[in-house]
Amino acid sequence: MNQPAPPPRRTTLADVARESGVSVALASIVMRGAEGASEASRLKVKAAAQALGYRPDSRARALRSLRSGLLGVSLRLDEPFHAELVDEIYAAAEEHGYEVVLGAVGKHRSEARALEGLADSGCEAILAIAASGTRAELAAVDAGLPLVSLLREVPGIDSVCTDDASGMDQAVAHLVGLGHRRIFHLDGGDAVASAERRSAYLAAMERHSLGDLARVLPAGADEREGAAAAGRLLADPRHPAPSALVVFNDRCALGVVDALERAGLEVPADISVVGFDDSQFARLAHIGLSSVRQDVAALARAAIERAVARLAGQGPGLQWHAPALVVRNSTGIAPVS
Amino acid sequence: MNQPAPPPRRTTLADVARESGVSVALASIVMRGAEGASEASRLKVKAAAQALGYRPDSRARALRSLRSGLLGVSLRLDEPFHAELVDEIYAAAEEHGYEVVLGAVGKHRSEARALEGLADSGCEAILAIAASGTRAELAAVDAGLPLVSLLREVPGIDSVCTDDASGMDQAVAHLVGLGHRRIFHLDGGDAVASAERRSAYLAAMERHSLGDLARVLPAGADEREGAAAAGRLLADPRHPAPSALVVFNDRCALGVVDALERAGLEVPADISVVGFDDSQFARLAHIGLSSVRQDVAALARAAIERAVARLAGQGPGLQWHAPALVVRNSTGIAPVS
DNA sequence: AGCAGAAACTAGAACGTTCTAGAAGGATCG
DNA sequence: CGATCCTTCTAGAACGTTCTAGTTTCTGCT
Repeated sequence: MNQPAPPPRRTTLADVARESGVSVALASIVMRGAEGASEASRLKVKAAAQALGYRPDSRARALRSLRSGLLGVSLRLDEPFHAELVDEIYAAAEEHGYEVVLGAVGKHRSEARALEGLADSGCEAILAIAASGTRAELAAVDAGLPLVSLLREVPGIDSVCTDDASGMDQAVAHLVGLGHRRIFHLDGGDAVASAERRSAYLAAMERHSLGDLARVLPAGADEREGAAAAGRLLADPRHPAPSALVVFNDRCALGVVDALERAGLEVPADISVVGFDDSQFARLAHIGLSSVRQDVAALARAAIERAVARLAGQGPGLQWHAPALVVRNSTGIAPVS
Repeated sequence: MNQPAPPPRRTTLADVARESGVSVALASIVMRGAEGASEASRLKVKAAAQALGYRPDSRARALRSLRSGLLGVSLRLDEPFHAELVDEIYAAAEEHGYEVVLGAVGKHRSEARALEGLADSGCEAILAIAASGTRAELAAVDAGLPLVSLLREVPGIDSVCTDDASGMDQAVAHLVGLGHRRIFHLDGGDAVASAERRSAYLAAMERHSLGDLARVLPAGADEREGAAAAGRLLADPRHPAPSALVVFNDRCALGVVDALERAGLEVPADISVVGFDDSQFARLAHIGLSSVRQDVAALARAAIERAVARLAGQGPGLQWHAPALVVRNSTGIAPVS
């Protein structure tokens, strides 16, 4: 077999030190911008580093210093909305001087493995986006190093979430304001946050004295499940047709809108649809979907701040972020019936 | 300010060794499953590790051994198709005994930074998905450690791509077989692979003696740009309406289909549409989009194999993977004109 | 000139692991 | 019974960095 060629040993701090005629310790001081070096040596060392193409070895650095400066983030690869969040997390982490390490969850990689991997790679804390693990599993991770749950409230664990109750309330209020009364909810099945949104919807309907008209229909988290649910809805003779739908998330809502239009209904003339997330993704989608916007940047920032606070010795907390309804073209006044 | 609490030092190999009454070296042997330990000590050490909740520190491990066992992967967060590829890469990497480190590119993080980050974290090689950097930039990275470019052919750099020419040819052939002649291409603008697909389209049209009917219209890589391009197409009186469109990718095609249907055209009765990628994402989307499928698993596997080969001293190469047209409901026989 | 105090610098240990080289303890064999 | 060979085990160096505890050099002041 082919013997792996010995890699051309990367240049080390010792090389830089030798080249610039100073000690390794001083070179280290210069490279990490600590104080205690004269301007003259700073220049010398930096020049040498530049010349040799020196790049500090982050593993060695992390190994020695207690702080690794690493923040782990677990996310589902197949959720575009998570990706948006991660992008903001990068920005927020940088401001706090942290590097981000990603742990992907997908068909071929379980959440448990992802979290394990993050812990092993020396992260100081972990942000878990829409973690699906049980409370006990997450608590076990949290025992090892601070865990912040994003988009899902987990009792006993630091959580940063959107206030689904407020979001649902805004959606329902908006529709009621347009004259709708028969407002149904298509839920997210067993997706994270589905239960919360479901009960938030019921509470909102109750609050508008429409409790007896409330209906929850099972749907899911993606386009196909949305389209399927819309199909079932139209075919089902048991209940009178709704004039508006509040859907678990944007992807599902997109499927719903599409299925409705295919069936010959006009959105919003015949039926209004509200999504949830206001994902970039849904904004792109031609259809101007009215949606409950989660403040991605604020969520990201808050999550990082919670992690930093935990690292500073603070206990876990729970944070709600207010969403804001964004009205576009998928909602309109209720048809006269 | 709040002083960071001293983290509760994680248990180390030395702890395990002490607990089980053996040397650190032996404990190491057991933990990494190397040979040279008796069954008895294996049991002892494993038990102790279990009891103490020991988890090896991957940084220390990587620092010492020449092989880090790490493979870096850069990807765009806002491209769901990249996510699919990454998931397969996880699977393939595992088979080869490698761990995957992700380097995300997004609004707040440039590709250069992502690649730098991967190199610094000690990856042995890097897979860059749809790298946007110039040839020189990528060559510079490749000088440091093996780089494999996925989805984009970069001269002089190891590349694993889909054979766009074949894909386009299948798409055009399929449409021609259905009686279409006026087949236009909506391109990807400045997206990676856009130029390749554009010329592949032109070549395919030529091959079917339809060169003089070929038209390339500027579009883009996402839904909105697709919808916009479709709008422009319908409004433009300069050329006779096409009976079929071959679109840069699925996302764009979805926007196109939607805009066409909104404009009152029926797909495929009035006009056929073919996408490219056959992304999971597009498959979900209710609309059954006919699309040129890139073999994600094969691409992932091949990329990993190239990386491993490079690590074993082999020179860079170029690999084409044959795509396969998947016919669904967005293509049909040409309308009589 | 002498001295204190700061500023600049350095030797060497440490981080947690793997790896090399070799030591101890049996077996096997002539 | 001594030599030879496994097998099992261990001490200690090494990886590239940071950190601690000095040591040297500079500066200003009497």
